[in-house]
Amino acid sequence: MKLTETQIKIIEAAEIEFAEMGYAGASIREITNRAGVNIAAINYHFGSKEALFKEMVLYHIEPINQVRMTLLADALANNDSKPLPLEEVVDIIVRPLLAALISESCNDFHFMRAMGKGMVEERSFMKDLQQDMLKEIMPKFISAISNSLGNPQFDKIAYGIHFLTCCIIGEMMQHTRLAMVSGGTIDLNDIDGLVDHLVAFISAGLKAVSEVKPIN
Amino acid sequence: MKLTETQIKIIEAAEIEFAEMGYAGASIREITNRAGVNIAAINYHFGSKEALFKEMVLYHIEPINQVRMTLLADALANNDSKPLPLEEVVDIIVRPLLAALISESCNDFHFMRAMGKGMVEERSFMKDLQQDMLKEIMPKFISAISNSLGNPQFDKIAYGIHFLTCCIIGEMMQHTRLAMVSGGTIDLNDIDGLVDHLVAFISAGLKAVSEVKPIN
DNA sequence: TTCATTTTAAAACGATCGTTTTAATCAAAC
DNA sequence: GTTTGATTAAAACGATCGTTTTAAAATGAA
Repeated sequence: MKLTETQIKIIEAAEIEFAEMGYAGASIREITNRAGVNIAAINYHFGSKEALFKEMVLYHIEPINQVRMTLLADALANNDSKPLPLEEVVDIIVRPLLAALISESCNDFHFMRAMGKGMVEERSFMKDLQQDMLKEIMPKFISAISNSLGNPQFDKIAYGIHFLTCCIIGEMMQHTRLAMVSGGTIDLNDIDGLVDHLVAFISAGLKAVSEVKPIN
Repeated sequence: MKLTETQIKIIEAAEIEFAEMGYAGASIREITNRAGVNIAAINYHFGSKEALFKEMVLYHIEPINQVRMTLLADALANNDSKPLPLEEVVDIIVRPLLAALISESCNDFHFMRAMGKGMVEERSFMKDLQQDMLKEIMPKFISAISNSLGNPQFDKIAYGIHFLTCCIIGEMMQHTRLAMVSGGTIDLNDIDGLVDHLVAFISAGLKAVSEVKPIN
């Protein structure tokens, strides 16, 4: 979907409001006031609050997913389609996402928090949106991760993907906790530092999960 | 705070509503209808919606934190106060929480989801509540983890605690994803399986983070 | 029974919600 | 200049929100 200037202006205001209030708590009036447009503009330009949220997410995520897929395809091609080191796969999942989200809005990480919060509100349209976002890339990355881990039992992959998702969504929603728990030591805009540590955490976690002994 | 029968009845109804709608999205009328009490009962018995949420959280969390502190103190005492294996510390953080939350309400994990969702909504009273919950146990467990890791640089601890928290809150909010990503293979009520894998994931992640090379 | 207190009930409070309607304004094509 | 279509503006829609008020009912002590 091609967006007009007004639509982008509204989306940028919406990011702030959704980030701070969540989807349910966000106010159409607050968004339109911030964007400097009339209350009716959201319904005129998007159709509804739901549709606005959806467009906001896709506007950011689609280019990120394109980058992810290209990087994965290139990495596999350069490796004769053999399994990649796990860290490389996880890096391709994490880095384009956080790099885009942290760099493009320098302060407060609005879209990142907005999307994270929306995703966990469990509305039915959010589930559909999540499906839309992930259906293209999910199978490719699950397959790459499974190969990198030596194709363990599928429940190990399931646990791992679940925890990996918790980490990424949690980081997006609660990025600012880093400043709190570090007493201000960690720079919230240090993408490389964040990604390096997050990739290390997730990769080691995935390997450990794949090696947990079955109980029976 | 000692709770009356009516208050507990309201709390149990509130868990369902908060779990499904989040704090902002939850309706006082829906909660009181479900509890079979009058609309005014929440303000009469608790004072406000905020106070209800607070009591709901403390009602569940305080006993869990007591168990955690006892287990940690006992483990340290049995180990001559030497550093514990990391897995043991993480297990004490995770297992009492998930065991209590999954066992006591067999279906849909209402309180778990309610608290997880509330915690990420970033209202100011939520931050105060989080402080209340954690101020007693946080320093003890951070210290134990740091010792188990051989006291690395503090920013490694900060990254680790942040990711650990993302995993635990994420698991609480999004527990049902396990059923989805596993295609129904994983039993959502299998606490031991969940905790075993989550502890392995977090512990390995923490170790890996503590070993990430500084850039400079 | 009487009285004081606690708890419930019903109704209304003011505020805000997302959306729709109606009319005015603008832009470009003819 | 006129007309057509797209966009903006202002106002109102019905609904729901958390909370408060007022009064009735229940409870227990004297």
